[in-house]
Amino acid sequence: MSVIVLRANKASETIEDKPHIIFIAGPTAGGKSGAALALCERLSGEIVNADAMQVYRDLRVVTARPSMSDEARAAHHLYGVIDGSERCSAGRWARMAAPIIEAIGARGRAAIVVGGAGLYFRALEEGLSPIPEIPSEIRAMAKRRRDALGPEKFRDEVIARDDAMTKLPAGDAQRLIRAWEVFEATGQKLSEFQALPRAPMIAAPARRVLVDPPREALYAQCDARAAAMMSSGAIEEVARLLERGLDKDLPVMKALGVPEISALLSGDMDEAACLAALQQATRRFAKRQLTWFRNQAADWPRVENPAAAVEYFFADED
RNA sequence: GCCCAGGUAGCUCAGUUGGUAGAGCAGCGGACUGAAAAUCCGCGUGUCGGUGGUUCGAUUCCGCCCCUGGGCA
Repeated sequence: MSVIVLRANKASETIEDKPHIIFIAGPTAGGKSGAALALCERLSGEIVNADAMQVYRDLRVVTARPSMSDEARAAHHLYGVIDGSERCSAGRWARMAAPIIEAIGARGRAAIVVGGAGLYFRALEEGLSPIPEIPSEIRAMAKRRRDALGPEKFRDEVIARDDAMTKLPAGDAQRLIRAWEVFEATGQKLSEFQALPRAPMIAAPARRVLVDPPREALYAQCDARAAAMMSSGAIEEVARLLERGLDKDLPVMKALGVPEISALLSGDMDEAACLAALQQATRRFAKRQLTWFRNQAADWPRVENPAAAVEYFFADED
């Protein structure tokens, strides 16, 4: 009978017989969650969400959050923990995730961090620049300022405060607003903060694997998932969210499916058009993720499917 | 079978009075430090249905063939 040994661990078998921190990343609809659950059961681990939208309480169907029964099979962290009226961010997420990962390790279990937000994994591994919390009123000011000046003049104003921002095109409202608000709130340039050293937020390096399916198969899965959502409560879920009358700028309002189903509910789209729009939005998102992982996570080991992601961490010793 | 109208990018189409072609949508590539399911930047990807002919040169003009739609029988 063969003994199961962690392949990636062979060099340090005497110190530990299993990894404490595992990262599973990959594009949407690629089967990450299932892989995480399977791995979790084999390693006796706990799952930590690294998805930007699954953190919001209001969205379960539309974000393809693990089902109640999946959640019952293993400990799940950071799913549905933030109210839709609030904003999460890479920093806020990482500050929540880091202590959870540490506590899981302290219990002698494996923390399996799974999600599609490459930036979140990076925040954990490399840390973020030490920038103070910016009050939301300042961001609102930045937004108003941009509306008043127009994109070009607003960009000029940002560059006058931080000349490193010439790299940003006038259309990139989000990053220009970020630079403006940081200067406004702190009197210091964003680029100066970004030049400061960063510290990893996790103590030990993670074992990483990227689920990277062939594009055609991934797109088919995106289409299938979107269709399944529409017939399993997505419309009702979005209707409930809309009833809250939340600010359109909130992240939760930008989740895939929210704009499309809103258009359906308001009569601007019929059901077929809504589904087609959701499928297309999902495919485009997956494509952006593929680009990110291809270029920003080039050194991550890749596997083509969820099953291989699980097997990646094991090897039979003859 | 005959008569029309069409066959040009993945789709819907424009165009070239003969000098190997361009829009929209779709798609593809790229950037990425607290909104990342976000935000932004870039790129036509093509046997112009096939085959002969005329021509220095044919996607364009002519012949024949094939395919699609409509009409007449």
